[in-house]
Amino acid sequence: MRQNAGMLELAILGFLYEAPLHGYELRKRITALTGHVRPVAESTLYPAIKRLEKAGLLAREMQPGAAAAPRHMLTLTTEGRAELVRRLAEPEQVEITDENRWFTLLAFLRHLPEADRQAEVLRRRLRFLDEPASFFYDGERPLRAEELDDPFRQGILTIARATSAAELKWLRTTLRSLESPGTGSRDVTGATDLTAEA
Amino acid sequence: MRQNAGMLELAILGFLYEAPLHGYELRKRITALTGHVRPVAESTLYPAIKRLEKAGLLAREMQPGAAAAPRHMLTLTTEGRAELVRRLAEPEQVEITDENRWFTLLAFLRHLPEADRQAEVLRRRLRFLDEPASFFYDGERPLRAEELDDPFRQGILTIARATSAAELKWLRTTLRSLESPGTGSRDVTGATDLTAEA
DNA sequence: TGACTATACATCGATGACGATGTACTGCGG
DNA sequence: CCGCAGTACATCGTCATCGATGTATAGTCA
Repeated sequence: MRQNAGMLELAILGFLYEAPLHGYELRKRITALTGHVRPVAESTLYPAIKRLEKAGLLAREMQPGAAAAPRHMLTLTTEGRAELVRRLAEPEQVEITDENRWFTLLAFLRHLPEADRQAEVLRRRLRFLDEPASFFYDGERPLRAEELDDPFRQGILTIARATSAAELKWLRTTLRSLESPGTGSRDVTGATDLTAEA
Repeated sequence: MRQNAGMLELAILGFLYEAPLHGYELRKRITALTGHVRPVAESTLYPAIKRLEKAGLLAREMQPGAAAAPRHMLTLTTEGRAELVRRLAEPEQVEITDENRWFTLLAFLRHLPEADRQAEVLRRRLRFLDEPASFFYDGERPLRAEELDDPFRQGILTIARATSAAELKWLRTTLRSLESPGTGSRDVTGATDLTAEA
């Protein structure tokens, strides 16, 4: 799996897991999810759909155009559904470390059955955040914001520290609630919500 | 400029602006800067160096191997130095919105001469963060963390909100100090620090 | 009617990033 | 002396992404 190969495909699989959609609607949802940070070109989406279809992960059904041109309704196959679960349960390391990827994964983690498997993924992120890492070093030693005289580099460390603190807090409380049975999150969405249209 | 084309090249230009380096050392510095989030493959770095050389932005000077194999000392040309400044002053929109890109830009923003040009870049980020944007919507309306019942999606919004708050605070104080003359940051590094070797 | 916008999908060429693999030299431990 | 790790650079084929461009339909406003 190429480093970049995952993010878009994961989003496609994730959204289609919730409901069958056509490409244009899919694009709008992906744009809403991550578009403000990184827009997705149409010329990236349609080939990606084709790729997933070729791999047998989704099926296409022609429909006469309700609003305009004819649509291809996209539905996940059984293998597609299994593939999403697999990608959620065993993410690449870069999907743990890169915040963009990690957020995309989080957006669909509810579709991973069983609270302990969800918790295991959160624990991987927790382990990553617990490692002492900086953007700037004095030899081996990570530098703290206070030790820099560059205000912009100070900013990087200040912001990263605040993000990390907020995320660690959220991770710990969420892990606690996942570990106490009964209150854990179940997937109440997938295949139930068929209100694809606006 | 392709969406991905900037990040690595900016880092190369940025580090070489500070001191001439050879590829291997460059790689170690880039890995220290962003490697914990997104590792850089050697097979990506060397072609990138070649690209920049071909574009006349850097020059290569052969040196007998100090530690091992012979090195290519890399130095920014005058055009290379100008190009870094240009990329810092007029970043693509995705370099403002994508945190990875933004951090890379911030790491070298000190090399942009004149405090008001630095401030103008920070203001672009400020404007982006001030726009009400979410990852999840009810039609047009951005949803708040409290409105979601998915704990993972709640996490995304919680973390993003904390990051945004910390960054806004830092942006505002830094902008204030850039606007009050005398206390503004000058570039005290570029071309002065020639201690490239460990 | 004609211009324009939104919907909906598609292809093409260019290119940057990737993993795999190769080369070659130095220094160290066993 | 041999193997291994670290240093240092390079190429190759694959592939995901991109911008540009094209096609077609439906609805809106002048």
